[in-house]
Amino acid sequence: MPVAQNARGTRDLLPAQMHARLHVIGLVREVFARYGFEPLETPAFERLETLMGKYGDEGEKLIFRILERGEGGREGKADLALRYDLTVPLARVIAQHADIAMPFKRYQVQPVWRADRPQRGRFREFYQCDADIVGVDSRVADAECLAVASDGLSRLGFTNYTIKLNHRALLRAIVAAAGAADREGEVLVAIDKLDKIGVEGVSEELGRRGFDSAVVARLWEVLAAPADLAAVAAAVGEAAAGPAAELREVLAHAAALGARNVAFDATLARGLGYYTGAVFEAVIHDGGVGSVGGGGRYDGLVGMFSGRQVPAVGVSLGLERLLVVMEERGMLPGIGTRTRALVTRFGAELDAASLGLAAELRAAGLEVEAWLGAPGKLGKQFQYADSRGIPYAVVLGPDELAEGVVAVKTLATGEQRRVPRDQLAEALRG
RNA sequence: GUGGAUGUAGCUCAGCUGGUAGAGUAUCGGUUUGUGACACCGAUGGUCGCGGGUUCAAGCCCCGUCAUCCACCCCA
Repeated sequence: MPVAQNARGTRDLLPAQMHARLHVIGLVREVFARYGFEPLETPAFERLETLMGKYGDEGEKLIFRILERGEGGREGKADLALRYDLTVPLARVIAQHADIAMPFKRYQVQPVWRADRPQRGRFREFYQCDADIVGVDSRVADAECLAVASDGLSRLGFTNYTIKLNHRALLRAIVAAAGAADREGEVLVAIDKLDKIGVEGVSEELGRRGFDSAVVARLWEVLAAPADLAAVAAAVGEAAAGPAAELREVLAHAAALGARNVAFDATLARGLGYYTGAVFEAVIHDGGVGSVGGGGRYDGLVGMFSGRQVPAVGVSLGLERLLVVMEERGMLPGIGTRTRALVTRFGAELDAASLGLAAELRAAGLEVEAWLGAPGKLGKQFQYADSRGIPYAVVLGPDELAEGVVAVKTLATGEQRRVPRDQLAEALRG
């Protein structure tokens, strides 16, 4: 017999979790829709070549590949892969459907797969909630992404979060000013850890990687005040003027749009992969799950598929990490069931009446359940309803039937009253 | 991909220096037939993650493997 165990890094989402998830997804969708983002879904898997060469070496290693069917598969050849994020599939869609009107704003809430080693808030299958604006190279679009992310986090009940903002061109200028333009990636990976391991730690790591101490010293001169855009821009010099001006404009628009907790951070890297302009990253303070969202401008990605340069910017919220923190902090509503009432069955001879009552309530739009065990034994039926978290139980016995009423019992308090049948649906709706 | 810790009923855990498994809880049934949350009785449920090895004997020791968690790496 096979072992009944789910695959590594995956989870079964039981009803109690699903109710909480659907609630959260509903809130996020609502926020996205308020900005005019339209829904989109794409297939779980893509052609392998669609995903290759988009995420950088580290990312590419984590792509789940799908073996070819038939002979090629037996030799280990892959031609398809599970999607790694929602951005590259979007770029593919834009390149493929030339008739999509610009600007195109879409949101997408779907799972992605990464062959990572699982940890707290880190899974191999997880949902991302993306909102992207394609077809306009505007600082307002960048700012809208920050605003929608901020609105989303606020809507879920978070207040202690920060959305860090930086610019890839500014990062490049910073590294160049330090005299390490030829090893940009390594420097970025190191300074990205600044808030975690401090100046000492980053200096040590750069030293270990063989960087000259003069380079490290110049880097700290430029990053003396990493949260101060003006100071960093001034220290870098002329090369920082363009991206710094862009960031100032993004910050101004974001503030006007009501985005909260947006802060410039010169050490935010995210420089690897397809980003070309502004980059963002959202973190919950003391959440213990790393970043809960990220994004940025990727003006070259669509062009990789069609040759047609199409500017784009987007942001992604990580549903699983948000849920981990929300669960821990009691921010999720405890929805055990959506069922409003259990229709009890008094006895076999009254089944037609009871089942008919259930049908009547369902037709009225109520979520009701009929008792599926043996009829009779009302106590058992009440206990079942209460343990399921169903708020009401309705009883249709000979007396009620004769009088044209239904007994409605509130399980939590035990109180019971008789309600005329034509008022029952309204009474249960409460 | 690297290193570390853990793995006993659905859940939370006990199990002495190795002697062929237990509690609480949950589930189901009962305590006689129009009313539950308490109490009492009973039942289901484990090849001790899985596979090898050592031993007369392994849940306890050894190896491998899978999974979970932690630190890296990276990221949502």
